Amino acid sequence: MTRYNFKQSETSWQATWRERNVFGVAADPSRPKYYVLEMFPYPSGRIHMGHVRNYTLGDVVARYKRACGYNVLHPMGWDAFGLPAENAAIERGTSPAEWTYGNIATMRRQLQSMGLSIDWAREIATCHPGYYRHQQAMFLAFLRDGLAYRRESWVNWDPVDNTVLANEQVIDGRGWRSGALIERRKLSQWFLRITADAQALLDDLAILDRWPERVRLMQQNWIGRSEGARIRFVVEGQSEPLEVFTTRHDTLFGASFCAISPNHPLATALAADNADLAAFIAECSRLGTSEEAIETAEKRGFDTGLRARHPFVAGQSLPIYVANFVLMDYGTGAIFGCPAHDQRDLDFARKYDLAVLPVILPEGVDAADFLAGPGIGDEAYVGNGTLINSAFLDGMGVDEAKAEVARRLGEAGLGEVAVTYRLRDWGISRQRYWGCPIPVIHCATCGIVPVPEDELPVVLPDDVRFDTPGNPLADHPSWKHVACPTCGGEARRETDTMDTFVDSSWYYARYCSPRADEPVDRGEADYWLPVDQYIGGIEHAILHLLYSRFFARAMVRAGYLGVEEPFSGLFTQGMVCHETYKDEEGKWLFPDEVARTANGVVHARTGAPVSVGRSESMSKSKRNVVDPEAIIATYGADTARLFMMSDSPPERDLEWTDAGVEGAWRYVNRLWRIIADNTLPLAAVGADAGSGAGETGAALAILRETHRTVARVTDDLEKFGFNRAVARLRELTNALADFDASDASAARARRLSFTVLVKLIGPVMPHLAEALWQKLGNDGLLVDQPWPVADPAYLVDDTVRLGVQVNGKLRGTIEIAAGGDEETSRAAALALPGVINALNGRPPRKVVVVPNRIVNVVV
RNA sequence: GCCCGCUUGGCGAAAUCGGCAGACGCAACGGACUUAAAAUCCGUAUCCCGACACGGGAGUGGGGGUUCGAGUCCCCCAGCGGGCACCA
Repeated sequence: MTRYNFKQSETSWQATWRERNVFGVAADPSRPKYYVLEMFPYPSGRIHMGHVRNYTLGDVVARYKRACGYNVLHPMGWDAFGLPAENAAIERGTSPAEWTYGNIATMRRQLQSMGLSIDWAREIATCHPGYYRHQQAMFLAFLRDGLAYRRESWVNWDPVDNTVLANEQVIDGRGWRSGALIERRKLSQWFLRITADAQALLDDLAILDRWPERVRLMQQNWIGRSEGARIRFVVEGQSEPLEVFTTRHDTLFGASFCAISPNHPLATALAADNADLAAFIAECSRLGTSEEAIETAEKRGFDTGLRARHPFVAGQSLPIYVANFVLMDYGTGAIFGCPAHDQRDLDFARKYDLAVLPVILPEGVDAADFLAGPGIGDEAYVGNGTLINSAFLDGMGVDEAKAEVARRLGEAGLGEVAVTYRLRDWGISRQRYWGCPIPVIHCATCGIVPVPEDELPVVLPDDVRFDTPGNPLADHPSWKHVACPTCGGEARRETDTMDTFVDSSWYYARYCSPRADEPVDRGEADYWLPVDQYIGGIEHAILHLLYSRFFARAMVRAGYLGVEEPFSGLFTQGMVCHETYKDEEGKWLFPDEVARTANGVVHARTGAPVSVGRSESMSKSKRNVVDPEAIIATYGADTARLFMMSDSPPERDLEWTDAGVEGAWRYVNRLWRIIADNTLPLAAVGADAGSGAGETGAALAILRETHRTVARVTDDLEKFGFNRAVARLRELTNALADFDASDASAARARRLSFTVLVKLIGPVMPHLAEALWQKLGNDGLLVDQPWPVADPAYLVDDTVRLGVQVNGKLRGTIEIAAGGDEETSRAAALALPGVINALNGRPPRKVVVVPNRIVNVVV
């Protein structure tokens, strides 16, 4: 008995694939293409189990499609810009570039040890000038097209670290690192006009039929189209009208107040000489912005004393409040409130004692009863109905009333129908060093001047310091000083760099022609794009995927690409989880610090008791991590890959267990023993060709099992049912282990079944498959073999076994000839002892016979 | 609070179109092999009643419904997980 030497095997097959450049691909219009892409990793240091799962999934798809005859593009690269590199520089004094490229080298080696079918010649790193120079060129194209622009916007400013913070870096109003109170500050920033494509991005979700429904829904909600009306209220004593957006203009006669955002220009203006209002606004800006916090938070307002004239009721005016629940970024930053028909408005009205006038009569309620009743209590009526208390709208339905209001507002020049989106323009400015420099120059006389194309890339300087707070680029002594390309005068480079989501918004296109002198080679991109199967985590459901969809559109406009939807298929995988452990002091423990003994779970070294927590997504902070490199060193890549594909459906979370890995390891060795150590008769290579026919008994049974397995595994792989496919493979393996017939037809059947099984495991366990392919005496590489095809002749059985029910309850089974008539089934079913027993002398009222499925006797 | 998802043996799960619930694996138990252990192989395994066998009953989070037949479809409820934008 020989033991499978995975170390030697995996190293040598990887070397063979590399030497023969098996996975190097080129565009070939004569062949169908298939582009498999997993979300590229951030080079954080070492790969984690989430990567192993993600890249195994993609590799199985890539290898399977390759075997099916597709010209498969399967590239890899690095999302290499970002804050962690700067944090490492601050904490350890290493330069971001050094740290990043070091991490890339480690992670590339680790990924290569997994045996992935990647064309490494196409590797890219977004921090390389060869990549970001093209990003700069595209930025300039977008600037010309009016898609990139500059405006002021509010940011969280940390006055100690001298830097802008993300929302998640602001904890209880203080900076995460400095602990300083955060200020809201207005900064001039660069934006990409994604809102121009809001409708297209929404509409085209419909054609992404190979995306998870859930992701499409999330994007739809994020874009958030709402149809309504803009209404301009005349403000008494002011020249400027107050413009309001509403979706319920039908309830205009029920309006009892207007409210504006604390950030509304009118609020800012009024606060200038109203200290109380200024204090209220300051308080609002300290309030959390999460929906959950707000929902439970008290609705508060500040009466400005200003009054807005009702557009249709002469002499009536509405108080204008500054309110903590009105957002500046949505609509016009101002609303009118109709308390009877909006819960939030009702809460507000009750608090400030404002009128609550119902203007919608609920469906099916008598008008007289309703008006005589208690009116609106603590619950607003938000449903459909008939307009009341609304002058010329009375008697109309909601939609009709909306149309009428819009028409009359239009006539009076006080408003019109409007559509707004929740989606906001994409702010790409970052006051950071380790990112793609924005290629513009600020000149006192010429304004914003693009860096001339022939001067690209604007390269990041190497000699920056991280020992002082603030943006190292802005603090660099010489980098930003430059002559204006237009007038030659003294000018200053833009020191903002781009959001790293920009880097990842077009990398899929760059892979098509990774060394081209332009961002993308159109010929290559037109052949390879779109990505046929994109695979990654659900955490990127909105931002990354939406930005990429927008970016592709922008690139199409600028002539770089021909496809607007970059990913025709998307799969979102679940997380890798592990139990959590804590010692007696409540400190997290690594799994390998924990031992299971007769006394329960204890600390491996000290023997002290350990409390076991629930399984959670692997994270460094909770220490419930298992290092892929250690697993691959102990069990090999094929075992790790098999475990990733077994048991759990890929879209669900996967529970990492040592026992599960051991199980996968046992299967790898069992396969090796059954095939490589086989001593039973085995026909010569090639002797299994052609449809045999005439087999009987065990040989026929095993051939049927084999062909059925081919059909089912193929179907499972097409549908991402990898756990099912693995179960099918194990079933065939079990059948082959029991198959001990030794005549000539058994020898042929064995040859065919072994060959097929080895081909079927290829995508999941590529090294073992190559080793077994060779062991079976075949020439060439398994990776070059076509995917097996099931012979339909073996997929049909002579007989079928039917369940027989009495009143829906199983009482026995019958075996009848396939395609037999109903009468035979009925007679056989009624003759079953179990059925006779259950009938207990009663005559059957009805017998339902579903051919090849079931017989149900009804009494 | 709103939106989305999930809930099947001790555990991960399968059941693809409404048709024999629990395939496949993990853990467990019994046996073979071994001086012994590991590895391997064979077997048992949803629960309850039944000494065994034969058999019977219950069973897919809970309650109701549609159907000859429901894990699957419909309604209500509960629990768990995730997301969140005060969206006018």
